[in-house]
Amino acid sequence: MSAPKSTRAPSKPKAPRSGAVATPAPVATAEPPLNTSYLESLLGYNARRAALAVISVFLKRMAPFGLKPVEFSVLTLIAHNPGITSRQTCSALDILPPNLVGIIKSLDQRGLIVRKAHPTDGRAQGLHLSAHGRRLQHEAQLTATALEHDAAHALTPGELDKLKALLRKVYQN
Amino acid sequence: MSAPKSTRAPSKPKAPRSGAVATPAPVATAEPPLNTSYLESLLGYNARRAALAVISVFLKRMAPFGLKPVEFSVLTLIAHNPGITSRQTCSALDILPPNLVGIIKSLDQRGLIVRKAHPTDGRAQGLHLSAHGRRLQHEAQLTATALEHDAAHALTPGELDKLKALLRKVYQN
DNA sequence: TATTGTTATACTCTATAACTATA
DNA sequence: TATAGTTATAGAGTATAACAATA
Repeated sequence: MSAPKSTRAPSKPKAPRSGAVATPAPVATAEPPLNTSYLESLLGYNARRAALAVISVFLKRMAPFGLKPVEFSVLTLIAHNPGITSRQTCSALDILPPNLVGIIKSLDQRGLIVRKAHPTDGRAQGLHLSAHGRRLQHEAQLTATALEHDAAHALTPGELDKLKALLRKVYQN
Repeated sequence: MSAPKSTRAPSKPKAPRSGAVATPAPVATAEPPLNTSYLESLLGYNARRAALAVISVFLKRMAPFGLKPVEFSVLTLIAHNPGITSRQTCSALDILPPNLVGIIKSLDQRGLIVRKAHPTDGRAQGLHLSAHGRRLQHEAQLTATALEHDAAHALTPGELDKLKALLRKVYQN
């Protein structure tokens, strides 16, 4: 689905008529309220809309670090698993190998990661963070953690935890 | 993120050694278990993975109808709101107008919808389902509803309802 | 002047096939 | 023969600018 993100429709509030102090019923000023109730009863629809909303916040807050969601995921996975291979990264994040190549190349060229020869497998290469990458990942992780409560401001901490647990049950196993 | 979907890695079970009846510890047969705990603590990561998992099931089950998620959403929105305009559809589903054009054109060419002149606005056109579109949408909606419990088989009905309510709180308002 | 529907277009994301070098 | 990393490329999804017709 498409999300206009930053460019939001202003949805003109349309000022109340002259003398009317309190307009009891908006009559039918602009739009007949669309019926979206069935779509909103579907898990897929809700999951997609929610994911896009959260990712939209993520993109804004992570822009200063120059990290998009997948780049942050890769960097964080390497941070927590030094020496991880590209294949393992692909499996863990559900990325196809050809699509990871460009991401790894970019992170390498930015000096955030270093590729070392794998100790036992000559075909593979272990991925590690550079000192710079370590600093950036640390800051980005703090931001990602803080961003949570921003993106889910309508939820209590307990609801947020419950939501994440339920989401994991959907895609794990 | 990318999801290999149908083409899953077999992740070789690697048969136990010859005479060993019960191997107590798998020693270190294949992979050192990756640490993904931090990523799994993030709402955005979980929402994205869950959404992709559900959409993957949706794609398979809806393939017989030739409907992708957005096409189903548009068709369903028109079914529940006869005479809706393209603009209203874009707003409701967060689709950009230029991207809806091709979807509407495709549904029209397949004979699923008809475009009628708008009663009051000469620029707009009301969208309606054809008889064929009505039948297809009805069957597709039944499938979409049934698919829910398939995609969320790890959840109880109560958990599924709770999950959808929490997701709506994330993206609405 | 603003809005609806549209074209053209660019950029990103996702997916498949095939190559190389190692195992 | 199979696997890790890679290249090339095709296809889908998403985004902006600009236009004609109408309000």
